[in-house]
Amino acid sequence: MGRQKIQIKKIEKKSSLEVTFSKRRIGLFKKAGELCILCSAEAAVIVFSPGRRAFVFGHPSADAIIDRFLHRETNSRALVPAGQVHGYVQRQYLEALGRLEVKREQEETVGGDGEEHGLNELEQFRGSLEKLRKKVADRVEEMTMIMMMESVMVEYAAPPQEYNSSGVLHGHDLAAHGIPHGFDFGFGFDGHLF
Amino acid sequence: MGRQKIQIKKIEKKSSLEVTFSKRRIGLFKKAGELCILCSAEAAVIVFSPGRRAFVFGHPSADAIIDRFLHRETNSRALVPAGQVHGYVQRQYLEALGRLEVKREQEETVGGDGEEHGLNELEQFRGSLEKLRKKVADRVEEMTMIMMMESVMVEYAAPPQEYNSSGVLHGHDLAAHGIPHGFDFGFGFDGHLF
DNA sequence: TAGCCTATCTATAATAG
DNA sequence: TCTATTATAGATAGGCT
Repeated sequence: MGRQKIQIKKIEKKSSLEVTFSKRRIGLFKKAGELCILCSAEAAVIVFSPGRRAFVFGHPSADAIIDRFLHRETNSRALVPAGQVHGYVQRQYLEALGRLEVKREQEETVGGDGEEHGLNELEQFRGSLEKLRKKVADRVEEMTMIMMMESVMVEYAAPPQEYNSSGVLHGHDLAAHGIPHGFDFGFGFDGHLF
Repeated sequence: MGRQKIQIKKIEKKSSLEVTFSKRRIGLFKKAGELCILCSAEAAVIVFSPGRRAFVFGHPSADAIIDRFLHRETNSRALVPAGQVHGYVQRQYLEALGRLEVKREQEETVGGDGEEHGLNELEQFRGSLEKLRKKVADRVEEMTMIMMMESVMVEYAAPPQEYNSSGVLHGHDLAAHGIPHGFDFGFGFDGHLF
């Protein structure tokens, strides 16, 4: 699947490792998204980069998936409360999203004709988005994560179970889940990112 | 990556959906495993089939990854539940992505040009971005949404923080969660995993 | 500065209908 | 299983902190 066949073992060359991580991470999330759409499945993917940054994909929200997983919730869907998103902002977002998709389509099919100025504007904006994203990423915890231990691939036989009928997910709390954890990381926004 | 090009939208034929789900789920786990090995990354993947079954991949253990992820949320002081907003927007994005695929397909078969329409859309898009950029001033959730517009990948933020100096992470036993499980090695890595 | 991530192009290995 | 389509290795460049 590339210029050359590779062995599945740790990439030693650092630069190659970083590039490969970035590309494969994108590929993995894309696959997860496609699986969700094609099969009406729900999935969450959490990846910690070698640089210790966290990347997450979830459909619907990673939180909903994880919560359901931890609760063995099988009979009800944990929907993301629409009220979580401010109405106006949401509307703006959806409108822009639609246009963004239209734009992407044009970029791919038309190419740069008499739209040079427009493309530049778009690129500039996308560049600023990337900066913002990096800003957020910068807040990722500094902890050093341990060695690769044992890989586990398990199919869980999900037993039917009741679930909070409100459909609203509460903040995740390890103690509440009864999950043992031997370390304390301290993830989270501090409320003053920007 | 198959005999026929397919559009990313829900598969209606039940039998096809099941086969596709099974194959793609395996493929997704395999990709996740390869990413971990190749890049010394750590990842967890949780998938709920349309039939409500849960499939999980984790390296090192899904539990370790999930713990890490959840802890971020537990300590979150964000004004808006970041994860849920991400999830919501992400879902919107995926749905839009699905529609886009359908649209592309339609345009390919019809062969319309829509150049005038395109320029108009571009202008609207730029206007929308301007509005959003102004609104983005100090709202974390807005930025999150805008960031999400750019990609399905979310990079979660977390402040630098100390953690247990033991530096040793113990794999969390699934049994400790009271989670029943059976092993599913739908694929392998030449006899030994890692 | 060094570290980490992303973008893009081409040839080709891997995959999915 | 077969093979057309897709994902990605490799190379290189660039960006931000």
